[in-house]
Formats: sequence, C-alpha cells, structure tokens
Amino acid sequence: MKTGPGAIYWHVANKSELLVAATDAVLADVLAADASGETPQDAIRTVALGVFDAIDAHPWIGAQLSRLASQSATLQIFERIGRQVQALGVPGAAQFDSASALLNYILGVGGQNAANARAQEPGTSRADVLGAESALWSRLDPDQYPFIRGIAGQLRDHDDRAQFLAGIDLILAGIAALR
Amino acid sequence: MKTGPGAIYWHVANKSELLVAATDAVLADVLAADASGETPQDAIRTVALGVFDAIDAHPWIGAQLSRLASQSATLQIFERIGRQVQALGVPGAAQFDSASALLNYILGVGGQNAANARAQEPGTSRADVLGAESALWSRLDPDQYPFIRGIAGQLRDHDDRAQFLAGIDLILAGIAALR
DNA sequence: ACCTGAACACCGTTCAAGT
DNA sequence: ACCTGAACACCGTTCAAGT
Repeated sequence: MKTGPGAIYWHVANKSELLVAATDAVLADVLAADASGETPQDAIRTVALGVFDAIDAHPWIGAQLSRLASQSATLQIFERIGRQVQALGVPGAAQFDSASALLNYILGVGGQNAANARAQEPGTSRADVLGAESALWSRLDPDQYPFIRGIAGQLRDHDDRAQFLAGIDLILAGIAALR
Repeated sequence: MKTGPGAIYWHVANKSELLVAATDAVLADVLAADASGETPQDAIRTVALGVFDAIDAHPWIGAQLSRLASQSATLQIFERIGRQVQALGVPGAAQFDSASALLNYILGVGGQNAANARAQEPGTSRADVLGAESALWSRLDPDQYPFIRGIAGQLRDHDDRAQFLAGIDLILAGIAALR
C-alpha cells in the first residue's frame, strides 16, 4: 500500500483526530472486559493495569489520553472507575475526588512512560536505562541525596508495573481509610 | 534585544537542554523553602502544591519534569518527598513505592495540566473549558455514563488545586493505613 | 468519491562568515 | 569569545489536478 502524504486528509481533519480514533480503537479491548465477577478493588486494578499495558505496548497512547474532553476512551475509563468507587461505599461528595485521584494517577504514570519511551534512543532496553540511572543515583552526594542514594540499589531490578500497582493500592487504602 | 535564531546554540546544545535549565531555575524557588517546622504530611503538601503552582504559572514545565534522569529539579523533589516518607515511619522496603506514588501523582497531574494548557486555544479561560465540559457531561447517555452524569454539576465550579490536594491526601492516608 | 504529489508553513538546528 | 542570518531538514497540512 502506498499513497501520497495528503491522502489521509480526506478522512480526518488533522493528526490529532487520527490519534484520538486510534487510541479509542486500542483501548476498546481493555474496556471490553467486564468487571461483574470482581471486587471493586480488583476491578479498579484490572482497568489500571489494562491501561498501563496498552501504553506500554503503544507509547503514543500515553501522550494522547490527557484530553478528557474529546477522548471517549478516557471518559469510559473514568466512568468505570467512578462506578467502582461508588461500589466501595465512598460518600457522594468524595466520589469525584477519589475517582479523579485514581484516573490522574493512571494517566499520569502513562504519560510519563510515554515521555520516557520517546526520550529513549532506539536500541536501548529498559534494563539499560535503569542500570544507567541506578549508577547515576549511587554517585550522588550523600549529604544532599541520602534518600535517593539509599534506594539506588533497588532500582536495578525494578519492576515498573509492580510499582505502578503499589501506587494504586496506596490510593485504594487511602479511600478505604477516609471512608 | 535582538539576535539571529542560531545565537542560542553557542550556549546550549539543543532546545531540550535549554528547557532543563529553565525548569531548574523556576523550581529553585519551590525547593528553597525549608520544611523544618512542618509535619511530614504538611511538608509533602507544601512541595506538591509548590510544583502544582509552578506548572500552573509556566505550563511548559509540566511536559519537562518527566525526565527523572537528567532533570536535577525532579531529583531534588523526589529526595525531599522520600525524606518525609521516611519521617512518617514507613518501613524500608515500602519507602521507594510510597515516594514514587507521590512523585508520579504530582508529575502526572502536572503533565496533564500542561497538555490541557497546550490544547486550549488562546482567549479561553479555565471556567470556559469547565463549562463546556460540564455541558458535555450532562448530555451523555444516562445508561452508559451514570457516574459521570451524576457529577457533571460539580464540575462547573470545580477547583483543580483543591482536587489535586485531595489526591495527595488520599495517598497520604493510604501510606498511614498500610504502615 | 477518493487519491496524488508538488508545494507551503513552521520550527529546530547547522554553519560559514562576521565582529 | 560570541553573534549573525541564510540555509537545511523535518513534518503537518493544503490544494489543484487527476481517476
């Protein structure tokens, strides 16, 4: 298949519209899974990891998801999270804040992963990046950066996905605690 | 003052390096405030809001902060949060996850605010955007989007900064609960 | 109705020439 | 040592002409 660069402009108004459509298509799978058998917490973890994995596979999605307004995928994710927050018994006034915190965290991590993927030159693996960063951290001034130096070792075999989930669990624990 | 476009390239290697330097300069103020009189929770809230406000004033910072590796401002923010997490008595293994969750949330919201600011055409106020979004939300299909329709009204006089802080408080509550 | 491909605008970057 | 400004590369978009 081969066309001129102008051909797509018959079908979409601009690149952004194209990305919105492509993002919705990719996330349709994630959103297709039904949550009926799960606890609210597990349902939230499932959507969160689904979005995380989708961005991992297609980093350009990460940059795209921030536009709540135009992006129907984001609306659907927010709706799903919101319902689970309701199911957790969070009182009315706090539901919006709780669902937003979860959505912001999910999209925020996604956006950063996307930025990292963009910044990474081709041929570098995640392990390379972590190794380099870990080396950098352990060379920091111990007086200025005691905390970061202390965790530099943990960075080398670090699991991004597990840490993402740990953050979700912290927010869920916070929701449970404040209820 | 007037120069040719090539003049800056004597001083910096590329645009990214320029943005890193500018970001560090802007955040120097935020990081200058000392946290000695505050509780760990308040110290975390102070840094978080400082970063939030800095991005609000200079949206381009938001897009910049994701690069943990090269950005010394991000390292300093992470260090400061990490120390407060230690001060909260979080056990060693969980310190990295807790500090990361806070940092990811702060940078994530910042990045999204930056994207929103970029997407917004000049002359539109935040109130305009919220009004439009609120109108859109209240026109959604009640069967598909019951949760979002339910909160559409709350969106019109919505305080981004307060909601950001509510998210920080949820994570702090989660940290306290899991300890 | 849909595609082609030359052309334009915009922006980050280079570089030979200037002071 | 530092600035100038023409020129290049890259990429999103337009549009008159084709089928």
